[in-house]
Amino acid sequence: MWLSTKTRYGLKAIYEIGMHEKSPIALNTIASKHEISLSYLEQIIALLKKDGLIRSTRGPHGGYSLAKPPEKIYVGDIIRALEGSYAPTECVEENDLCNLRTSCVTHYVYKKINDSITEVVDHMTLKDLMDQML
Amino acid sequence: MWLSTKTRYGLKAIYEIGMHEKSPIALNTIASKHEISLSYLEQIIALLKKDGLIRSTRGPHGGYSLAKPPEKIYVGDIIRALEGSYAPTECVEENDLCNLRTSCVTHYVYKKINDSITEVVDHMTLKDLMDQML
DNA sequence: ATTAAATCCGAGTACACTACTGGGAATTAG
DNA sequence: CTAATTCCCAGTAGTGTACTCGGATTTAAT
Repeated sequence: MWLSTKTRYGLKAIYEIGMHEKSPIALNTIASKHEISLSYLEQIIALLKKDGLIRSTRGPHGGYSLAKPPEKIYVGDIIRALEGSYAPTECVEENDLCNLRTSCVTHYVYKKINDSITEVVDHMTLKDLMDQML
Repeated sequence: MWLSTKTRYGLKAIYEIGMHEKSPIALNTIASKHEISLSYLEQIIALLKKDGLIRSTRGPHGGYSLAKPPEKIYVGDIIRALEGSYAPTECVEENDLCNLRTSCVTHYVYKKINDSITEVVDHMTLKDLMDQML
């Protein structure tokens, strides 16, 4: 289990925000629905806001809403905002020097894994999740 | 970076074992080549042995060799032996109850990720790594 | 203006897990 | 017998995750 609660809670949260289309949704609602502490959820949601995926309205009847249409929000962006990176090893991290070297056999494995994850998450949007039948 | 040193060192180690085809290779050799402590490497290698990927010869001139031909050793088996599991979340772990439910939207994401990793690692053998040109 | 609902912000903390170190026993080739 | 090697078990420092807590700021409604 290498995805943290940040990502797991955060993904559920942005999904809820997307589904609550008409008006901003308060964190309280999401927190109690998913039994997450409000304080913790605040910290998580801040990561999504920092990366420009959601925007906030303060004061009563405030809350959060999507910053762009759900078909333009990629699951990859969400995970990167929340988790930071999903690279299996440091050596396939974006700005790692090892990327330039081909001398390491195992690097090949990690790169393939990383690429396949990227393929999945960068071709899946929040809208895809919202459109899913349950 | 969600693959532990166990997996990273262990993968390098089994690669070395594979490349040293003629006779068993001593851990000492691998440990000093890759600057890993012998004690730690012993613990890692034990995981590979437990899962029947390598076998050992004790005493002088002893060491480790592959338990089967490298084209029958899948990278997936190696990683599972070392890491335990590469599932992004508990809910896509093999024996998790959530597998049966379809009620969770985010589950869909995790399953896709997990499947794509499986696709990569279960179609790559140790031989593929050994055959790679450097 | 006051109140209350909400976001925003920063500090602190318990626990689990990773990445080791160390000591010593068992096996076996020469 | 000796030395090289695997095997086995116990401990431990440090890191990171998953939170809790307290309070400041903004703003709609009365």
